[in-house]
Amino acid sequence: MAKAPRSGPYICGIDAALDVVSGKWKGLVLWELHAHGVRRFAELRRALPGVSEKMLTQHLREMEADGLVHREVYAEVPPKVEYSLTDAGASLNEALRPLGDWGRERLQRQGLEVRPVAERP
Amino acid sequence: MAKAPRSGPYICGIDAALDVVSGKWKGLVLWELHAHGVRRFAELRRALPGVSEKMLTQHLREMEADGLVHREVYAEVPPKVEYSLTDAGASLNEALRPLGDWGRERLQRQGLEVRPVAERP
DNA sequence: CAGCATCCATTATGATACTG
DNA sequence: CAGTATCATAATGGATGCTG
Repeated sequence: MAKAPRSGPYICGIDAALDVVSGKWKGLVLWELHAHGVRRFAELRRALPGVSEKMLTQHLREMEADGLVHREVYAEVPPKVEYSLTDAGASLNEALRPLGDWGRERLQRQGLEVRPVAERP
Repeated sequence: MAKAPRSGPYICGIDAALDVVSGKWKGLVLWELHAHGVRRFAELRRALPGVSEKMLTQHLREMEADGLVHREVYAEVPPKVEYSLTDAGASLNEALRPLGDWGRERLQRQGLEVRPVAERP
C-alpha cells in the first residue's frame, strides 16, 4: 500500500522535509529528473540499478502527491509517461545539495564505496 | 533491536546522509544539542514531546555509533549522562539547515501546524 | 511500455512494566 | 535518573505474475 497520510503534526521543518524525501530512491529520482529535465518510466528504472517496478511506481506516486513531481501521460500506443520536477521538487533538490556534500565527504573519510554511476548527489 | 548495519553499498552522498538522519527524532536531537550544547537524557526527553524512552535511547545509541553524538557518563548517584554533538554532528546540522528552511516554508504554504516549541529547525 | 495485484520478509516505531 | 525488557503494530521493501 501507499504511504500513510502521517499521523501527528510536524515538529519542525526538517521533520516535514524528511517526510517527503525518506524513501530508498527519492533523492536519486530528484537528482535524475534535475539532471535530465524529463524522464520516462523505463529511463528512470535503468538509472536506478536495483529498484523494483513496484518501488519506483510507489515513490513516483508519492512524490506526485507531495507536489514534487509532474506526471504527463500521453494517450499513445504503446503507452508513454514522462516525469519531470515541479518548482517545489527543484527547490527541494537545491536544499538537499549541502546534505549530499556532507554525505559524500563522509563516505570518502570512511573509505566507503559509492556505486559509480556518473556524477551523483 | 538496533539499526541494521545497512545491506548494500551507498548510491550517493544523499543516500549516505539520509541513512544517519532517518529516524523520527534525529533531526530534533541534532537541533536540541546544537542549541544547548549539552543535554541530559531527561532534558532531551522533555524537549521531544511524544518520544518514548525506548526510541530516544535507541536513536541516541545509533547517533553515537554513527559518530554524531558524544555520550559522557558520570559515575554518580543518581546517574548522570550528558549528550553533546561531535564535530561531525555539528557539520551535519549545518548541512541540514537549507532542508529545514525548505520544510518550514512548505508548512507555511500549506497552512499546516507546527508544534510551537520555541525556534525549531 | 507502464503499470497493478498479491503475498511475504524485514524494519521502524510504540506502550508498558521493571531495574541498577 | 537513565535506562532495559517485552510485547505489539505499523511502515517499508522485495518477488512474482498479470494486464491495458
